[in-house]
Parts: sequence; C-alpha cells; structure tokens
Amino acid sequence: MEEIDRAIVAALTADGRLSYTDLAEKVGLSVSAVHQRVRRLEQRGVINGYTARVSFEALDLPLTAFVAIRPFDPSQPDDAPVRLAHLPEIDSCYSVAGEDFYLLLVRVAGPLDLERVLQEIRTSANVTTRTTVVLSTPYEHRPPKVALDPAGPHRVRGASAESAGSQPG
Amino acid sequence: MEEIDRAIVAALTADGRLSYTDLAEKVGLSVSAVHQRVRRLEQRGVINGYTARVSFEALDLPLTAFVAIRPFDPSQPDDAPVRLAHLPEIDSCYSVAGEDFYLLLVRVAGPLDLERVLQEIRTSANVTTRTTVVLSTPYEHRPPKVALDPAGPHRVRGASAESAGSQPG
DNA sequence: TCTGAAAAGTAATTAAA
DNA sequence: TTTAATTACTTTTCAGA
Repeated sequence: MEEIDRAIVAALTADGRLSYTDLAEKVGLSVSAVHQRVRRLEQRGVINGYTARVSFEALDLPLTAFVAIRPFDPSQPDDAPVRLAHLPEIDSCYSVAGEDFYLLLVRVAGPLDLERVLQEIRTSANVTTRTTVVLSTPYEHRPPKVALDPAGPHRVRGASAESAGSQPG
Repeated sequence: MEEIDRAIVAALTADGRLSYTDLAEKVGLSVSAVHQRVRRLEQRGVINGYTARVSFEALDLPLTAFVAIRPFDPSQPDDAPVRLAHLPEIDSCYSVAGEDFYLLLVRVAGPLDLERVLQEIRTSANVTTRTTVVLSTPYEHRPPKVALDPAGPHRVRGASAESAGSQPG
C-alpha cells in the first residue's frame, strides 16, 4: 500500500531518471498507477525535485571543509547566511546549537582557494572561523530510510474524512 | 563551447529530469547535439547520476545533527565508517583532520531518536560522540559554480590534487 | 485505487553536412 | 561538431473496473 510509495521513493533517490515503465516493473504495478503515485508524492512535497549528481573532482573542487563561524560582535544583527550567500564555494549553511552560530560546508580547488574563501567569509559576515578539513568521504548523501506519513507531514489521526486528493488554492 | 557544457550541468542540477528537448532550447543547440554532450559529461564522470530530492520533513526526519566521533581506544583498528554503515540515520560520513576522527551527518525524527542513534553509534564503533544539533538550514546542497576542466578530471598539473578528495568512488 | 490502451511527445541511433 | 531523419520507447490522458 504505502510500502509501494516507499519503494518508489527509494528507487527514485537511487535513480532520479528511471522511466515509469522501469519503475512500474520494479514495484509491481501498472505504469499509470505508478505515474499517479509519483505525481501524488510530488504534490505532497515528499519528492521535492530532481537533480543531477556532479563529481566535485571533475568540477575541480576536490577539497571539502567544514567552517564553523561565530560573530566578532555578538550584539550586531546576525544575518551571516545572507551575507555569505554570494560565495559559490559554500555548499550548505546550517544554523547550529552549541558554541558556534553556523556551520558551513565549503568546496574548493585547493588550500589556496580555501584560504581565500575563509578570508571572504570573515570579511563578508564579520565572523571568526574554525575550519575542519575533510580528508576523505566514506559516504555522502545516502538515501534515507523512507517511512511515509500516510497523508503527508501534518496528519491528525481520525480528524477528518479523506481529503488527500483535494488541492489547496 | 564549454560554456554550453556549464549551462547543461547547471540546468541538470537545477532539474535532473529536464528533457533533451527543453535542455536544447535552454542552451541554444539542437536536441541531438545536447544529447551527445550530456553523454560525454556522464562518461567523463562530471555527471555521476541523478536523484530525486526528498523532503526530510515529509519523511518524518525533521531533526538534523552533526556528530563528531573519536575512538575510545585510538590504538585499535579504525573502521568506524564500515561499522556505522548499517545505521540508516547516518546521511554522510566524513573523515576529517583535527581533533575528531569523523564527522557524521545524522537525520532523525526527534530528540529521542537522536539519543538512540548516538548510543548505537557509540556501541557500534566504540567511539565517543560530540553532537551539534542543527536548528535550521538556511541553504543546503547549492549547485556548485561549474568550471569544467577541458579534458575531464585526469589532467595533471602538479600531482597533489589526487588524494585530497571529498567524494567516494 | 487499479488496469489497459491510445495519442502525443521524447530518446537514442544513424546518416550526412 | 553540428543538423536532420528514423525507429523505438516513454509520458500522459482517458475510459472503465
């Protein structure tokens, strides 16, 4: 039932360009049934979109680092993510609990680029940095264990009749 | 020329299911020309594969945390990544320079699950953990600035870029 | 919610400029 | 490296169970 949805999500995280034909065969359903379910998963937001995975080596970005930042002056307005967004070397920005304010994931060509990016981070956001260089990546972006909420993330048990098919404005 | 390849990679990271027809229109080339270039990008390893992006909220995994680990007994063989690979809550595993040995990215349903996973990490790999909870994610997995090496990733300029990698095979 | 089938659109190959 | 034409496959929609 939604074991099938789980299988669909798992298959599409493994290969986002799978045809509905192949997908149907994989999950043991007809093509149009699978098609329908994928559309519902997309509408519910379970599937957000599709992307090509790129090799950072091939893009000449072999050096990854985590950069923890905290403001020089903690009394000033904290808009570091916005002030740093223009730096294409920043892959991700996480607001974190703990001693640091943000944790950045950065990808560059080499140490000299890392040095430059760190300087740009410091001056752009008026922060201090603490950098952890990544030596290798045993695994990354593994597909999550899919456990689907039957009607999306806001389900209330027994609250109302089946409204899954209706669309908000 | 390879400005076009850059445009193709950028377009496919933004939407991995773009048809060659749309892609061709986007980059101003014929369909089969684009098709050819995509195949070359895939063969060169610039494009590694395609995935569906899933919403971790929708999958009931709203809590993200970074878990830094180091071994209880540093003299024992260090195979933490392998010993932890069975835990589906671990999204990524980075081997890092610095005081810690590895940095894990973990996604769970809530604090109780995080507690359980931390215990499983400690017992599975015989390590201590230091956990940083993510409060929010201003941005994540941004498309990199695409700067293509004309002949792919096997260009030799000095010989240092080889082992500093960030991607698994 | 499923199946099966038809129409429209797309992929992947080939020949050739 | 490109365009253009071909064939097979895929997506999408529909009627019906």
